[in-house]
Amino acid sequence: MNFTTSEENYIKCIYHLQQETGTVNTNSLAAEMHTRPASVTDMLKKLKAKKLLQYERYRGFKLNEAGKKVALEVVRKHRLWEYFLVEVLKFDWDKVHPIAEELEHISSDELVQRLDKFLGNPSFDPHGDPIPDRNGKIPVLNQLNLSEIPVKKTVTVSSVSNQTAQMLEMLKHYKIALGTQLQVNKKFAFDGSLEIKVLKQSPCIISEQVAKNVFVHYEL
Amino acid sequence: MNFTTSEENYIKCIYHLQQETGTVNTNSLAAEMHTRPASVTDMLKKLKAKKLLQYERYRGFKLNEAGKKVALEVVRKHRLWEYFLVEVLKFDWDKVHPIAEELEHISSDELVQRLDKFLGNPSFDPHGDPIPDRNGKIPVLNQLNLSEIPVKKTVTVSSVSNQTAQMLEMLKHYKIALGTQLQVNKKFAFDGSLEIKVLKQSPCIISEQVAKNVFVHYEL
DNA sequence: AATAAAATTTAGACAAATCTAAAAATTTAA
DNA sequence: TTAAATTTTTAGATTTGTCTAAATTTTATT
Ligand SMILES: [Mn+2]
Ligand SMILES: [Mn+2]
Ligand SMILES: [Mn+2]
Ligand SMILES: [Mn+2]
Repeated sequence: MNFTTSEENYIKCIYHLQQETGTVNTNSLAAEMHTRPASVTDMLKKLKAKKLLQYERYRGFKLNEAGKKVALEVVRKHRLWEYFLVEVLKFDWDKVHPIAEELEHISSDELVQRLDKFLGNPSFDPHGDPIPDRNGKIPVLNQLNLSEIPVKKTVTVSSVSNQTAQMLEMLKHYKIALGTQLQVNKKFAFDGSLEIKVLKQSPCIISEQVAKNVFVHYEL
Repeated sequence: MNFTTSEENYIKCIYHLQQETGTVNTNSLAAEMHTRPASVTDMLKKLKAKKLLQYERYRGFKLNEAGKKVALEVVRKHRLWEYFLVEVLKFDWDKVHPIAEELEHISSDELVQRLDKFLGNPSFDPHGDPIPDRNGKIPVLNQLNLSEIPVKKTVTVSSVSNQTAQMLEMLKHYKIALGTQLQVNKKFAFDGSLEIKVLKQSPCIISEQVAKNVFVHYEL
C-alpha cells in the first residue's frame, strides 16, 4: 500500500500521541497537526477505509498493527535522515527537524536500506530518540530523568523529550548535547533547580523545567 | 517565491524541451509529462500568472529568465542527488533517476549547499550531465559523438544522451560507464556499426544507434 | 434529570491538479 | 481559398486536502 504525504504525517502524529495516552481524540490531534478538528475527522475516515486504525465516531481512535507498521517506517526514515543531516552534512541538531519532515516521505525502500547501511545502522537520532530497525523494532535504553539522579554521579545525556527550538537553543547555551557527560552537584528543594557540572565546563544552574526534559543513563 | 512539486516538474520539463526547440508547444509538453494537453493548458495559465513564462494562447511558450532560474535550481538539485545516490550510497547509475525525481523537490536551500559541499562540488552527474552551480552557471565540456571520432584515438566517455533503462542496461553490458576509456578500432560503412576496444576488455561491436547516444572527449 | 459546556461530526465551500468531451483557433492541403 | 486535419483551449467533473459554520453527540454541572 502507498500513502500520501498528508496521510503519513497524520499516521505518525497519531502514533506519537497514542504512545502517551493509549487512545487519541480529535481535538488533540488537530492541535498537534496545526489543523482543524473537521479536517481530522475527514482524514480519520480515509485512514479507517484503508484499515489503518480503529475508529468509532465520537469514541476516539488508535492505530491498529498495520497503522503502527506504517508509522514506524516513517519514524525510521525521519530519524535516519536527521542523523544524516547532523553527522554527514554537519547541520546543527536544532535545524534538522523541518528538513527531515520532508525527506521522510521519499518513497524508495532501497534508499532507506542504503542510507541506513551508509550511516552504520545508527540506533539513536541526534535528539537521542531511538531509530526503529527495518522490522520496526525499537532499541530500548535504560534511562533516568536528570531530576531524579543522585548527586555527584557522572551520567551521560541520552535524550531530550522537549525538542522545541527554544529548548534546543537553551541546551546549546549550556553546552549540553547528546553524549555529554555531567554530574549534579546540588539539588535545591525550594524550586527544584539543580546545580550541574558539565565535563570541561564550570558549574551552572538549570531549572526543574529543563531538567525534567533531559534524560540520562549511567553504568550501575 | 515557492513552487509546488507539480509546478517544478513542469518548469523543468519546459526547460529541457526549449533547450532543443527554442519554443515549446502544448502537445509535446503533454507527451513528455505523460499528461493531457488540457492539463498542460491549465498549468501554463498558473505559470504565466506567476510570471515564469511567455505565453500567448495558441502561440506556444517558453520560460523567461525567472522561469529558467527556477528550472536550473531544480536541475541542480536533481543532479546533485543523483551524484549522491551513485557515489555515496552506491546505487547503480540506471536506478537513481526516479528517486532524484522526488528528492529534487526538497525545499531547503541550506541542504543543497551542504550536500554540494559534502560531495566536493561535482561538475557532472552520473550520466555525464552538467550540474549547474549555485548561480545557475553550467559547466561546458568540449565533447564529440562517439560515431564521429577518428579510429585508434583513446577517448573518455563523458555523457549519454539516451538515458532509458534499456540503453543503460546495454551500456552496462558493454562495461561502458562515464569516465570509461575506449578507442574505436574500425568503422563499418555498411551499417555504421563500430568495433570498439574498452580499456581492459576485449573488442566488441556496437550499433550506430548506440554510438549516436554516447559522447566522449579527448585531449587535443 | 435537565441543562450547560465541550467535543465531534456533518454540510457545504474552495483551491490544486487532474481528466474527458466539446468547441475554437491554427495549420495544411486539396 | 475553401475544406480537412491538427492543435489548443474551454467547459464541466473528479479527487485530495483543507476550511467555516452549523448540527449532533457526549460529558460535566447544577
Ligand atoms: Mn512529514
Ligand atoms: Mn529527532
Ligand atoms: Mn520531480
Ligand atoms: Mn542524470
